[in-house]
Amino acid sequence: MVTIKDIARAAGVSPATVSRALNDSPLLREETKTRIRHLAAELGYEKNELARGLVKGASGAIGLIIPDITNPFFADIARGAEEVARVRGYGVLLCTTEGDPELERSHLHLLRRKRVDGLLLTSVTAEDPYLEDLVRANVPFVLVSRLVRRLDAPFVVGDDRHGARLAVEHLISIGHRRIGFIGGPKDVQSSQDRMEAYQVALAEQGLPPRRGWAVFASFTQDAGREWGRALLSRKDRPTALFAANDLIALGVMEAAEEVGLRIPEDLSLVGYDNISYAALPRIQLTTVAQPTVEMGRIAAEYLLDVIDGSRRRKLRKVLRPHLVVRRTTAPPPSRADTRDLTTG
Amino acid sequence: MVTIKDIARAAGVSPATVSRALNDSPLLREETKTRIRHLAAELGYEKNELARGLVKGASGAIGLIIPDITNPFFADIARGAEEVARVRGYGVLLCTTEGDPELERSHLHLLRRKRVDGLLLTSVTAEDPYLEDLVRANVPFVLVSRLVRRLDAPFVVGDDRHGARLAVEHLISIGHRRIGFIGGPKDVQSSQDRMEAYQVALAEQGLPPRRGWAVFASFTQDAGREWGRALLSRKDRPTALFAANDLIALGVMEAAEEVGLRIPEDLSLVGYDNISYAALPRIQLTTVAQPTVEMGRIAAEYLLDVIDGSRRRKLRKVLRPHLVVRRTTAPPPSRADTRDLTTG
DNA sequence: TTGTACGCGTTATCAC
DNA sequence: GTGATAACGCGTACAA
Repeated sequence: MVTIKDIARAAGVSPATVSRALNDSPLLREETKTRIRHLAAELGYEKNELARGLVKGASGAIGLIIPDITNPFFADIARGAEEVARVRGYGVLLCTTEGDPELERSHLHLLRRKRVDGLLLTSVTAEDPYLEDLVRANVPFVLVSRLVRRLDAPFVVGDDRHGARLAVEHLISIGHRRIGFIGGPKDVQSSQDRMEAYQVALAEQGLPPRRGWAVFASFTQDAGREWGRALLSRKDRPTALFAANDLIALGVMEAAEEVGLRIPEDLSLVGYDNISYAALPRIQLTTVAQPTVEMGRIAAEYLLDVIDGSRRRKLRKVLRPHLVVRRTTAPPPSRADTRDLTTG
Repeated sequence: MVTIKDIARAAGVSPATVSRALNDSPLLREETKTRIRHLAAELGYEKNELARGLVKGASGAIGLIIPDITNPFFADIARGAEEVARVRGYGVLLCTTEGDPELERSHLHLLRRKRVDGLLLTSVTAEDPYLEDLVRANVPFVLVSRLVRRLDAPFVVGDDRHGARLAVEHLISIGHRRIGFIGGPKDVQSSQDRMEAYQVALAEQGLPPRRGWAVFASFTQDAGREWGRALLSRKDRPTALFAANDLIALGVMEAAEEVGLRIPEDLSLVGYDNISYAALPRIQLTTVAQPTVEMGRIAAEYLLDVIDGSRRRKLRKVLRPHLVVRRTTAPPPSRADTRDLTTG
């Protein structure tokens, strides 16, 4: 590999001058700058960011921690983040945790050893124990899509209460009165918020909560299938289900098919997130859309601002979701139909 | 940040000794090694990989270049790659090109500046001009899922001819005689192979190629929809379509719905790759399964072996795909049905 | 078995 | 304007 010393020798100047030329120092005269740059290009010089990082105390890379890149929700975030990192000349180190705190911990160490300049965190559950270490170590980071109440950390999230309300009100507006909810994990903030907003929205319309129609579960298709089966097998089953994310909704689709319920004729279904799955032909899931890619972008943009020292005010971004009505919601079956089905 | 000097001072030894202890040098006595290590842990020491990389000429990271992390096919590869990189202590720098050669080029430069130890390349079309630069620069790399004939580079691919044959033979075995094909880009090797194998498989069964039933397009849902519409609107439309990947197949699903054809009653459909979309409820696409995650794993494993200097023979892995029969294939409609539909 | 001294490629601080 | 020189944190010949 060619170094600035090689260029210096070839140009008949000192390494310092080469460095200045390459960094566009105002101290040099234009003429020498361009001359040296041409020479560098000719020799195929590539700056060594390891060396640069060593002296400047910055690596020019950020870490992105997610549970699973295969989950389209996180892939969207990754995409937004990578996009802005790229245009700002930063690298992004991909770290997947599989939801395992131990893996998260080891990734965090790897990233510190690599001296990443900042972190984008998504897989953070409420009790995540490593966050205080990060603030102690003074590593800039942003929480993406998951909020941690006990900490005063910068974040980008969606307005979960508003989103859940949109879902429930949509169902009510087309005539549903018997609306169930399958939630995410109990210890995740967004999960709690969606549950609460669901209950509030029902209450506002004078619809009493029905015992067993709303459950905490987990953000997976499996959970959706299992709980969907349970809820839909009840004698007094709901005519509509609001799923706390799209994966759960897909599980409910499976359950509905197993139980012999048609969507949307017999059962209306609303998801959350509007991941790529939701728009697929035949799925066509009505869902609450979060600007997921945008969340990744905003988080990365802020993080890099902080790193570059240009930003001061702490990021507290709450993005408004909106409802995307597709083909999994329709008015509930008439009473006759309902009787038919509940006895069947 | 605490350095080995700090530890040396605290331990009353020289920095060199600390370095040796941390790298488990056989020169040191166990006792001092463990003592120093404990001390390092206490002080919260984290090795500076920038400095280490500078002296060793290796960064401890590899680059992963893909067109789009949002595409489940590439997300699968990324997952496999990240998984093995993680256990072997390497970082992976995520680079997405959006299929733009210019972006690919700039990423390649960034990665060289970061002195990555190796590269995983997926978005490489046949004319990719940067590959020779890489071999010239002596950067280890592996081609994943895309083959470049003119170059003698290590690769992991699926056996596309075999896969395509599986698809076509399945369709023939359940009674289809009128089988169309919508391919990927003409300049991609796997695309060409699938097309050829499709034609060979037909010919072997004595089924003559029909003019206009087989087309090169691109690996996107849009392409599937457009070409699907075109092929399915013909008077002499096929009773089955083989799509060169699952995204195309999804587009065909849309087209079929537009045209009023039911799948699989009126039209059988086979995809390729078995991405996560294919297994979704209501999609349930019959498809040729590639071990995509495994491809990422194998590629990374080999790359890191090369980097560590433990591997010599060039990787030329061709993985066997298998057919996953789901619900988009069925025997063709009877002749009466066919007449009905073509006049409708 | 351990310490000394140097170099990895760059930037920054002095001089000139 | 430009050139020495000294860091940055670590690994490693060489010496002890």
